[in-house]
Amino acid sequence: MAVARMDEAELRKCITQIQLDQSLNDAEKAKKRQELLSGRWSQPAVKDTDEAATGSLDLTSCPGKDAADETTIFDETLKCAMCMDLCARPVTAPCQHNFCLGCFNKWVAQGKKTCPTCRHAFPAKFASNPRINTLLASAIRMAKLGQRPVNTKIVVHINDKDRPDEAFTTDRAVRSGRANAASGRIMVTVPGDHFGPIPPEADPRGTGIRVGEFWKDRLDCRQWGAHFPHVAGIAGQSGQGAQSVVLSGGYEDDLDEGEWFLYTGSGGRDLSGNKRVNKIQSFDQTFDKMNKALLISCEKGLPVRVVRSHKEKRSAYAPSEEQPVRYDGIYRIARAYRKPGTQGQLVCRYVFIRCENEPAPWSSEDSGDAPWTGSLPAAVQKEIKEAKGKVYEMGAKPWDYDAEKKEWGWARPAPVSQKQGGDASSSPKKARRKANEHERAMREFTCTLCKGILAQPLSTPCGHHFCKPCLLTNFQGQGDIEDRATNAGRALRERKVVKPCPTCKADIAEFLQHGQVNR
DNA sequence: CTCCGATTTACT
DNA sequence: AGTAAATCGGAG
Repeated sequence: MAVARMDEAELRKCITQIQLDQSLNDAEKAKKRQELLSGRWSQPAVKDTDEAATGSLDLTSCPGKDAADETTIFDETLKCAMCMDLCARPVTAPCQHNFCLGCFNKWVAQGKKTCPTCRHAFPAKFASNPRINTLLASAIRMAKLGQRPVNTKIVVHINDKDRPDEAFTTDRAVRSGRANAASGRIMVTVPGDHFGPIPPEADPRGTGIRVGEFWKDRLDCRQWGAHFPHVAGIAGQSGQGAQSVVLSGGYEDDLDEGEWFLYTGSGGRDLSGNKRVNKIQSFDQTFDKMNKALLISCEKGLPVRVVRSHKEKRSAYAPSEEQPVRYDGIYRIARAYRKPGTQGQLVCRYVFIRCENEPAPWSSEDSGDAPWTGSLPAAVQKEIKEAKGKVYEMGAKPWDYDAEKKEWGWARPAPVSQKQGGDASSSPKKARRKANEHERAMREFTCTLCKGILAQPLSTPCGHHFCKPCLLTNFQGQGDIEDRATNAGRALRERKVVKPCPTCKADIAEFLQHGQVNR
């Protein structure tokens, strides 16, 4: 079962918080708020009544909008003790004090190791790898929205009965209490090669996959269509492009700055002996397979869905363990190139830049991404100098920013799917089998020359089927023997005309002379 | 914590 | 048909 969406959970907490605030005294309020902001808040004791489960929440009528309540939520706990401003990309220290990620990193870089508020020492692990408190970021966003004097209406959907059943077909799945890998139903109706966001109309809940939605593992993520492969980090086809990637921290020199990151291609690693750990880069990566797919997405300026896993250990933008696999929105690939990796072999590198309408889970702003202006980040420029060979740049941009609407979207039509769409009512296996059967039947009974149903079917010795009239028309005007006597004025022996099968090019001249209609 | 077998899918 | 894939969970 999928974990409830982050924004739902957050909203419920915020709503509950605001409701509680009205019945609490100041000391209790402060305590509750601290719990909320530190991310240790236990499940609110709100009943899942139908109205609470699926309904709309009008924030204009929310108490958070009142001036008195604004002061309670915009108090110093939301402010960074280093810059005294509202936290941007907030991190929460184990001592429960909050800072901007940038301020905190500067503080640590200056060699300071204690909290400016309470003087407690920061644990080394936290100092070296702070992780953004997305709950607090969301609370700040919500507070800002509540402050806004417009009729912002947010639809809240919590409907557990819509969640998929888990499927168990192997002993292992039963033993572990987990669905087999990828055996769960695909809940969305998009095909595997769908580019761009998962829209509301493809989602049985009617919401679409929203930024901040999270799942307990890759299998659940797959069921909701954000990223289909259950192990692989890149979803794509070498002929079409890549639809999605997962950031999981598998590559040492990957760099994650939230709105942009550097991603490494796949392959070139020694996987012999079932080594899934201690993988070593043993040969150069090339722009083929999935790496080619990413390159196409770069060159075509296609949107790529990005999913972050909590296993991404070195990134402040990785989700917490409570949100193991999180959807972070749409990115495009600004550059693609190869450069020497940590072990010397060439690796394919991609510069991802966010282009999403919804605010990032780590953002304290309530808006999505502005179009990227100016130059690439310094770290990217530095790395591109080490690039070997061609540096590919983002080309045509079917997914682009509409300056009038002030939002990202399809400026030109999305690529057409080459696959059968997901089917919310049947298993992917069944759907595929059905698709394959259909495809095979179509091949059996369709003439590739006229694209229609076979009329007077002829089956060639090489096993291909055509309408008799189509095939005869195809070789019209060609005799069976080529008279080459006039060729260049020299006397040449006559030669049998080769008549290649339109499908496989095998010579079917002999067959055409004595062809029979296939009943 | 590390190691490792089981597992399933989709690409080629 | 072969096999790579940025996983998962159990064992030590």
